[in-house]
Amino acid sequence: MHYWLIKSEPDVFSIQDLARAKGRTTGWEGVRNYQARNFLRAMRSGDRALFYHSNATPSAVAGIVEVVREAYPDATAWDPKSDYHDPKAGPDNPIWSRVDVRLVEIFPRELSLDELRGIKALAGMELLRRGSRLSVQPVTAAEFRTIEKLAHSAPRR
DNA sequence: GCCAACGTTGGC
DNA sequence: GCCAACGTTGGC
Repeated sequence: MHYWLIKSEPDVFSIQDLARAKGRTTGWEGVRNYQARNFLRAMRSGDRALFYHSNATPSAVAGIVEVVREAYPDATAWDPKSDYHDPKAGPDNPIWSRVDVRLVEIFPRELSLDELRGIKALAGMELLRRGSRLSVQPVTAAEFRTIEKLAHSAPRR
C-alpha cells in the first residue's frame, strides 16, 4: 500500500463535490504534467491519497480518498471542448492517464498549509517545499499517519 | 543539446 | 493581482 497527495482547486472540484458525486467516486482527470502522470500510473487499487485544496482560503488538506480503479486513458485529452484538451493526444495515443478515486472521509477539520508547516514530522513533505507545484505526489506512510491523526485532534494553540 | 521565451501553478 | 518557481517549446 502506498500513499499519495492529490491537488484540486475547490472552485473547480472540491472534496464536497466528491461527496455529492455518484458513488462518491470520480475520475481524476486533467493531469497534464508528466511527473504527476507517472505517479498516477504507479497508483494501485486500495492506495490512499490526501485530498488537498489548492488556491483556496486557506489552502488545506481536506480529507482522504482511496484508489478504486488503476490508471486508464484520460479521454478529456482528445475532447476539443474540454479545458484539458491536448491536440497531441488521441484514442490511439492517449498520452494522459486518470485513475478513479472514492471518498473515504472529509476531515472533521481542515489542515491548512500554515498549520502543516509547523509540524516537525512533516518537514520533509514535498507539499511544503518552496515552489512545489506537483499536483500528484507521493507521501510517506509516516507523513500520512501524522496528518490523519492531526485532523482528528483539537487544533494546537 | 542549449537556453531564452513563454505559459502555468499556486501561495500570498 | 503579483510574482517566484517551475515545465515546456522551439530556434539555433
